[in-house]
Amino acid sequence: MGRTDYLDKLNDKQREAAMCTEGPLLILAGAGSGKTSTMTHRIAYLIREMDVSPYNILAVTFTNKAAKEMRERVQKLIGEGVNMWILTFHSACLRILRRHAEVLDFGRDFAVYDPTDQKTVVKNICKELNIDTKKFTPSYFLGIISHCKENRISPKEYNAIYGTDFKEQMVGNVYERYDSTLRKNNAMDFDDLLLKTVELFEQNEDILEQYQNRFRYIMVDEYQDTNMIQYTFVKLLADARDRDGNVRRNLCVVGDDDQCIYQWRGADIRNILEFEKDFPGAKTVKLEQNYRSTANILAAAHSVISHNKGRKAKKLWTDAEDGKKIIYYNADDEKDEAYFIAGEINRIEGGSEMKGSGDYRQFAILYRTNAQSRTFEEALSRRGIPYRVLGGLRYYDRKEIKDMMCYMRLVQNRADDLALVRIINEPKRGIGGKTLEKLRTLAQVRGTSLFDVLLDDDVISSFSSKVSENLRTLAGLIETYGIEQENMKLSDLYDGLLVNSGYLKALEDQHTVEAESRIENLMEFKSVIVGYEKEDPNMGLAEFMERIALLADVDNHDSEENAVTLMTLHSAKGLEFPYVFMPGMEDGLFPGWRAFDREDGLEEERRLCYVGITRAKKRLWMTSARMRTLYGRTDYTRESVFLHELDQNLLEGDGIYERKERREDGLFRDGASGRTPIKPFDQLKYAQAQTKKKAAAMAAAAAADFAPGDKVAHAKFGEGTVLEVNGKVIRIEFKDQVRKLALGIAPIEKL
DNA sequence: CTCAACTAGGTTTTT
DNA sequence: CCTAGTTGAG
Repeated sequence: MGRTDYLDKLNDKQREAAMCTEGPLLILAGAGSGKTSTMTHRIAYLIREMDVSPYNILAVTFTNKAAKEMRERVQKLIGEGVNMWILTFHSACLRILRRHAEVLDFGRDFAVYDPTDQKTVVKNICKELNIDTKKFTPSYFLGIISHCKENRISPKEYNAIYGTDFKEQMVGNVYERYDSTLRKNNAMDFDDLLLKTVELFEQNEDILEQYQNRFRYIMVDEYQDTNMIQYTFVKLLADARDRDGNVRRNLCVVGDDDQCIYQWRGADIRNILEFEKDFPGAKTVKLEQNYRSTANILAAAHSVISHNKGRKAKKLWTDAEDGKKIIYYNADDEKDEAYFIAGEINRIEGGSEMKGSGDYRQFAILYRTNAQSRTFEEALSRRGIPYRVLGGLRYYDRKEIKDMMCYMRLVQNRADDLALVRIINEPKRGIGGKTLEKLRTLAQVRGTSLFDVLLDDDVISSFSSKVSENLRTLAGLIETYGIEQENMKLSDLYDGLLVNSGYLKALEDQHTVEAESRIENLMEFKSVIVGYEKEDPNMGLAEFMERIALLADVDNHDSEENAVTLMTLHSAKGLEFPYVFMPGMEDGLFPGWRAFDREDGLEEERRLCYVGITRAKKRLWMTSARMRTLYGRTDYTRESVFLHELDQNLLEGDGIYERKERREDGLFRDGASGRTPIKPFDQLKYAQAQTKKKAAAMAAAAAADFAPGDKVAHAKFGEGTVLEVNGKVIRIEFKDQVRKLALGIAPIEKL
C-alpha cells in the first residue's frame, strides 16, 4: 500500500466515494461540491492503491475541456504522464471505430461530418427529391434524423413505423438517402459515432468482450446529460462478466439532476434518476458541501431550483460567509444593460476587492443566446476592457478554414464528394453548375466517387481546354499529396495545398479588407497546425483531422488570457468565476419562448438558471432590459419568472439597483425609468400576451419615441422618413424597415 | 461563368 | 440583425 495522504484533502463523503471502487456507484454531486476532485482522486486511488493499470480505466466526459482538465489533474496526482482513456463520448467512439471500421463496412479513413456538412447533404437530397426547402428546412429533417439515431431507429424501421402519411414518407425517404449518402462518402456524423459503436458492440461479441476486458473500471461524468445511446454504450461496456460468471459492473457515474440542461438534445434525466434501478446494488454517495460560492449565492440558487418538481432530494450547504447580496438592475434597453455591466466591471476591478489588479479573468458574462454577445462586446471595448467571446460562429466554420479543411479531407479520403464539391471551384476554376452536373451524373452512373471521375482523362478532355486544364491540375494536386502525405510534415502539407491550389493567391489578388482577414485566419490556422505538430511531431493527417473534427469552439480558448469571458450559460457548465453577470433576465429570452412548447421546458430553463447562478464564487449580478432589440426587432419585455422566484431578501436594497450613470446619448427621457412592480407569474396570461404581443409592441414602440410636450418633427429623407424629437434625430423609417441611427446625423433643418 | 445587388427567411442551447 | 440564395447583367 502506498501513502494515501493525498486523500486527506477530501471530505468524508468525497473520500468515501473515491475509495468505493467495486460495483456500481452513483455520485450525486451538487454544484461546486468538488466533483472533479473526487473523480480524479478515485482514479488515483485505483491506480496507486488498488494496483489497477491505467490501461484498464475508461473515463468519459461530454466536453473536451472536461476531459482535458481531468487528465491534467490525474497526472498531477499520480506523477508521470499516463496513457489513459480520458475522453469525450464522441472521441472514445471515434477511436474504437477507427480500429474496426472494416467490420462495419467503412473505410478506415472515414470522415466525420459536422452539422454544416450534414446540412449540405440534406440540401442536396432535397434538390434531388424536389422538396421545397422553404416548407421543409434541412434542419427539420436533420432534427428528426438525429432524434432517430439517438433512439436507434434505422431508416427501414422509420419507414415501417411511420410510413403512413405523405410527410412521414418524405422524411423517411430523406433519412434513407441521407444514410446511404454518408456511407457512400465514407463518412459519419456525430450521432453515428455513438450509434455505430453500439452496433459494432452488439453485432460482434468478440469485439465487445475485448473492450469489456480492457475497461474494467468505467467512470462517466455529467451522467445527467446522457441520452439513450450513450446510456447503451456505457451499459454494454459495464455489463461484463468475470471469469467465474459474476457481473462486474465497476461503473461509477457522477452527476447532478439539477444540472441536466440538454434534454432538448435527447438527454434523458431518467438515466440518473433511475440509476439504482438500472444497476441493482448500486451505492449512492451525495456530495452536498459546496466549496465554491458564498452562502447568499447558494441560497439564491436554491430558491430558484426548489421550484422544480421531481428532484433527487439534496440540499447544498456551505461554511462560507454570506457575502454580498445579489445585484439586480433593470435597464432601459440592451445597450444600457451592457454599459451598466461594463461599468460594474470597472467599479469592481478598481474597488477594494481587486484594488486595480487588472485581472479580468475573474469576470464572466453568461447569457442565454449567442446573439446577445454583440452589445457587450461594444460596451466592453468602449471602456477598454479586454474580453473574449466563446461560441457563436465557430472558428472552424469560417469559410476559408472550412475550404482548406476540405482540401485536406479530400487528400485523406477521396470518396468525400462533399469536400470535392466545396472546393472544386474554390478558388474559381471556371467550374459552374453545368460542369458539375455532368460530373455528378457520370459518377452516379458509374457508381464511383466524384474524384474518380476526375481521374478519367477521357471525361476531362471533353470539357473546354481551360476547364479541363484546371480539373487536371486539381486532380493531380490531390493525388500527389495523397501519396506524399505519409512522409510530409502536416504543416508542409497545409502550406502546399494552400499555395498550389491557388487559394492563397486568389485571396491575395483581391486586395480587400475582407480577404486580408481571411488570409490572417488561414495563417492562424497554420499556427494551430504547428501547435499540434509540436505536441506530437509524428501526427499524421488522419490523426489531425480526427482531433479537430470533434473540437468545439469552447475548447479552443486560452484560459490564461487576461480577459472577461463572454459565453452562453450552456457552455459555462463546469466552470466557475468570482464575478458573474447574468444579463437578459426576461421572459421570452430566459426562459426562452420555446420553453413553453414542452411539458417540462420551463424546468429545464430553470436548471439552466441554477447552473448560471452556481458558477459565481463571490458576487452575482442579474440584469434585464425593459426594451430589447434582438434580430432587428424592438420589443418591450417583462422580467423573467426566475427573478420573481428568487428570494427577494437576497437582492440588494429591495431589489432595485439605482443606476449610477446615464447613457450620454440622451435617447431616453429621465421620466422613462421606473420599475415594473413584481407580480406573480401567470402562464396562461403570458401565453395570451404573446399572441397580442406583436401589435402591442408596435404601438408601444411608436409611443416610446416621444412623450407629451416633446417637439416632434418628420421630414423626408431620400426615400425614407426622419423622425426628430426635441431637435434630435431618433430614427429613420426606410420603406417598411425602421432603422435606428447612430447619433451624428444632421438635424432636420439642415437636410 | 462570374460578380454584384437584392431578397427572403431564420435565429437556443453542442459533441 | 445576419446569411444564404436568387437574379440579372456582363
